[in-house]
Amino acid sequence: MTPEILLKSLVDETRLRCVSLLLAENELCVCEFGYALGEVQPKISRHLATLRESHVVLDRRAGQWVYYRLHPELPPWALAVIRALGEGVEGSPVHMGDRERLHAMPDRPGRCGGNLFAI
Amino acid sequence: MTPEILLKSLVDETRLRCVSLLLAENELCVCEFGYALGEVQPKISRHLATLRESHVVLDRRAGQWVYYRLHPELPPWALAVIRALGEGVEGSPVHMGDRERLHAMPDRPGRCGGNLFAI
DNA sequence: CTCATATATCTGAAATCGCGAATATATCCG
DNA sequence: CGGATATATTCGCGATTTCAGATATATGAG
Repeated sequence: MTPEILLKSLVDETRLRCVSLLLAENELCVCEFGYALGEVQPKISRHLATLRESHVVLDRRAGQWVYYRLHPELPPWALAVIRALGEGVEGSPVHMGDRERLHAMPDRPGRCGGNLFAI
Repeated sequence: MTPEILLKSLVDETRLRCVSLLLAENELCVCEFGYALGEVQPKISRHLATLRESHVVLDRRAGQWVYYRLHPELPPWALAVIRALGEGVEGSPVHMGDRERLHAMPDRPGRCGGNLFAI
């Protein structure tokens, strides 16, 4: 992970919206991103792939769903960048709308398998 | 200033190198950036203009020289992003080389006029 | 005014990026 | 197996961005 790679990953608005959601939501599956952002699935999937390839996020398959979260091994400076950007989007209509739509989403998939001890 | 604007400003390597230098150097003129980065003057000037237009840096003319510094009214989250990126570039050969070349630059222009009380 | 230095801007060409649409893969269920 | 749901990938195009090189502007010295 380098600043150049991190910046390239975050400069796209769709990807920044995804990462911004992950600051509050621990982990989300592709369909949740799609519902929250109001974007079609291939578009979300493509951008999440970019974030995955640059190690900004980590993915985990659980049945038919794939969950994404911030990569647990992000260097401290990279996490600091992401958190500061999270402060920067506070109050932004686009990002606030994403949060609201996510929480209003019906039938959000469960997280079985997320915490193995919870079974 | 929004995260989108800040990210667009910093995603270019030349601009990140300039901002990285400004974290340690308070203010620098165009020819100092050019010498440190080993780039031609029009390229430096163009990228500094981008940073100026997005209010990441502030410029000040002093005689024939124009000095650039981090904008003193950057929002705290934006400064936090920039500082965290500064940590991220620590040890990077490119950025370390920029610093060394800057400090080895002969005949660096003075800073008369920088602090009006110093006259 | 004229020259030298420092900086800014303009102009096409090349490279990069994100998009929509179509399609492919994976998993679950019956 | 076959169908339904969820996710991933491919492809060609249009938009954006950056670059090198040429040129324009600004300031100071003489």
